[in-house]
Amino acid sequence: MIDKADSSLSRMLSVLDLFSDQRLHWNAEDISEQLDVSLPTSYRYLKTLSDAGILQRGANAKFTLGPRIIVLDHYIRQADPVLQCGIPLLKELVLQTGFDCVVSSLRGDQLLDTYREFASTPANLSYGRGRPRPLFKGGAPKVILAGLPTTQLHKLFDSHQAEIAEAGLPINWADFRRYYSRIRKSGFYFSNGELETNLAAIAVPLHQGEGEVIGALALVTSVNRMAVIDQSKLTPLIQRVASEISARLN
Amino acid sequence: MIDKADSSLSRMLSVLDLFSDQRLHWNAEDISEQLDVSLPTSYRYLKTLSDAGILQRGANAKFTLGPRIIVLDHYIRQADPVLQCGIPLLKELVLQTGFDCVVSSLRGDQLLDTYREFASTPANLSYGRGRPRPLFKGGAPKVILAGLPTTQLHKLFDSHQAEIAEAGLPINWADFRRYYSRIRKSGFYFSNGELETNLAAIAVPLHQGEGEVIGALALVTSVNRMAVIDQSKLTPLIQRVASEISARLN
DNA sequence: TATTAATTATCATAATGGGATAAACCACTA
DNA sequence: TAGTGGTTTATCCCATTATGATAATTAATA
Repeated sequence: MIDKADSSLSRMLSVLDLFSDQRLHWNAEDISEQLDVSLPTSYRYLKTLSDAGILQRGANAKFTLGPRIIVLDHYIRQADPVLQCGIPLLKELVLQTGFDCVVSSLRGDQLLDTYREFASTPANLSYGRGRPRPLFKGGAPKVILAGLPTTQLHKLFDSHQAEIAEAGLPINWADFRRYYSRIRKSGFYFSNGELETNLAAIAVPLHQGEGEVIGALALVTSVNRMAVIDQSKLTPLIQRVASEISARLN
Repeated sequence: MIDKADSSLSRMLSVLDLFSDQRLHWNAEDISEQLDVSLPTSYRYLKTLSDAGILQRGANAKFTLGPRIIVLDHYIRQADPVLQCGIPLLKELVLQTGFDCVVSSLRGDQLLDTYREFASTPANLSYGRGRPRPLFKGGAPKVILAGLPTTQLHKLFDSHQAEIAEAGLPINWADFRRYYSRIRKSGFYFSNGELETNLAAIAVPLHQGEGEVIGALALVTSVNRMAVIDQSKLTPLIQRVASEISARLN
């Protein structure tokens, strides 16, 4: 049961919490149980959300995520400066390297991939845009956090103690900060089996002009294929693309 | 000003109506004006929506669409059977023809593109997944509507009189129905400058197995390039892909 | 057409969302 | 470090309305 709702408004929105890649179809009765509201209220929520296009009625009295989601994501993509100007560069990079190229960014305190250029047609769609990521594991989050203003990094540090410990990162602020400071200075992060045991990646930050970090670019491949790569040759390739994208962001 | 809100819940959701590809950044004050609510209420809405990840705080006290949108869209994509099994076939079709290939589907009464395989790197991102489409113009909507059960088609007919007239379609039910019936029988629809004056497309329906229509597949190119194409050769190509996808949906 | 399930309407009441005001916060700057 | 502007949240009471129980309606199916 979900009960972090402190108001009608957030309670209605918590309907969305039920939907996941595990389960995309819910009926009114299940929702009323999960949210601990009456059946009419459950229907009211579903109607309101469906009218807004956030949900949609499906077959067998089930409700599922609605078209509004898709349209809104389209807006976000259209407005994303990195996607606007970076995709051709990423395609080129993929051709050069044969590795997948992933764009990630920190939105709120959610880190997720916003684009993936596949080297070959993927077997499934679990990767790609919209895939959520842990904040403290893997190349992309590390170079992104490394580029944050100290204030913001400190906030994340305070609010994610458990995850930080679990990721094996320093649990005192000074060391934690130093850890990321080192990454920032080196300008890239090489991750080997950190997020998934058989995947390796090299990640670099994406800057807005000369300023703040707005995301990360990563080349991803298997640990095995990465093992035979001369990283001193690979790193400049991706760094050049990153700085080229930054330049195009005017 | 927007005022179709009949409850707190829908009023809060109507905040989303403000966001479009034209404008993705709103501050609390503008929203309070647009929705005709007090400033604290505006902040309440924004806080609730932001906590749910549907919105996110941005720079300069602006709010924008949040990461939750992207993640939810990811769920939808992952669960979409056409995308699951169809993408390799679409890539192949694009290689064969040199035309863009577009997947569209009807969700609720919103028709939109859910995937586009580009023949070449596009100049902008206005096309592609999430692009909304008129219901009565262009190839994709026509083959989709043509495949709907009569009941559903009648509902659309009743609720979209104005659009139907504006699109130049029959405004009486019998003729309207006959119009789509003819399209269904022919199995494809050729659109020439119907949606955009310089674009032509050939669209075929996508069926769930042998049953209901779940979307459309279209090959899109310029009117000029289409003019020199032998349609009797092109049509079987896309039809074969459509039926192959249907077959894979078991 | 009959039967069941799904969805909406009704209505009284408790709950809470709303506005006005004040307080707190935050990022800058001097 | 303190001050200043704008931004955001608390507080409060009142009016609005969201809610649950029940009934009525609609849709789906046989």
